[in-house]
Amino acid sequence: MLVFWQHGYETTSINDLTAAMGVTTPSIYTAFGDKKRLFLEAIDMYAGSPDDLQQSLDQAATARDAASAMLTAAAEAFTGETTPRGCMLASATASGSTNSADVQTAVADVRRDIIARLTARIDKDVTDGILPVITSSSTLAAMVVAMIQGMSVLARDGMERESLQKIAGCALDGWPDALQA
Amino acid sequence: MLVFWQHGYETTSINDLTAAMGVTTPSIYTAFGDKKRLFLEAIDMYAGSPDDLQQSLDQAATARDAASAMLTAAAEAFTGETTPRGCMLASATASGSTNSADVQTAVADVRRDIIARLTARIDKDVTDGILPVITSSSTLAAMVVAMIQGMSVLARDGMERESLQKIAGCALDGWPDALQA
DNA sequence: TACATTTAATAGCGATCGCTATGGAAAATA
DNA sequence: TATTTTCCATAGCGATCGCTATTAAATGTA
Repeated sequence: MLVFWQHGYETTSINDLTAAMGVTTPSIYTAFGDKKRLFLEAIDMYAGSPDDLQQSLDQAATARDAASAMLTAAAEAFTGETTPRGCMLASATASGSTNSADVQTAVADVRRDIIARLTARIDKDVTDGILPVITSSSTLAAMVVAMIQGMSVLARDGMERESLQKIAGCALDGWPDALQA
Repeated sequence: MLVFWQHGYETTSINDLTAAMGVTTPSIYTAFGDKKRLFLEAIDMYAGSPDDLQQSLDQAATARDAASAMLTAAAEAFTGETTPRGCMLASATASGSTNSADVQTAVADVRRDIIARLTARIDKDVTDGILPVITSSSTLAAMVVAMIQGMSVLARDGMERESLQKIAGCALDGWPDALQA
């Protein structure tokens, strides 16, 4: 997972993987089938269970809190000292040949799922009267995810964690004000 | 440029390039030297002259107008019908092997230049009393560029132009209010 | 027309890609 | 201990990578 995270899907060779995993080439193929399935398993491990995301969304006091937590966690994860820079979802399949079109859409599906769940969480706050009804939940959710993916790029460029945190906070300044109870 | 834009730097082969350009392999090497220099020329063509960016920044009435124009132009450029989806800077070198580290930093330098110029433009508005002195110009500028790079990811995922425009507008909602004259 | 010079295309260089067939050592059964 | 079965590493498959040497065609000079 770390090697794919660092160097991307197509630009990681089987040789890179065997060296990092300390196993031989046939072992990988008997265990995972092929490179594509190994990558998809790595993506699953990286993204974590959708249920976990759903749980943290549900447990947040407000949708804004949930979005803030996602942005903060991203800034921290993208600058970890024991992991590659940036977001694996953002960089591993950002580009590629036509052979990897299905892998790219698999990663895109993960993003779409995150946007959909965050959109639903925002809708809940609108229904509960916490956010104004004119709020475009899907726009807000997509903005947050776009922000996270963009932060990945700057993290890869070397931007430090504190700067990313400020950017994340800045992006949330446009969040609609909560209505009075 | 279009092929690199579509498929990325390392994941574009010389064969892809000759097919798209309608020339033979040796022609490319006599004209450009090697694949790396061809890519860097394509990046220059894509990014345009820094002077042009500087000029549009200077001509904008306010830094906010300049940022808004950049975001709007990005949403449009990333969904062009005659060009690949997304931003070439964001996707072409988002990941790669260690051989292409210098190419990745070259692209990163382009981004840093854009952030620096936008930061300076915001500082000008602060100096002119249009924006409050507590404004973190570098944070605002980095937020805008991160937003643009993140929009590239969503554009690649298939998001339509109107949605991207809404996201861009949403990101600007957090921009500090102009002071009264 | 005969020759020299430049231009560009065919063919192929070594290296590496993802992937797999084959052979030999360790573990389990008899 | 003898035999069978399981396991895994070495070696190499065809294809493609970035790149270039060599050869044929086109152009300019005499």
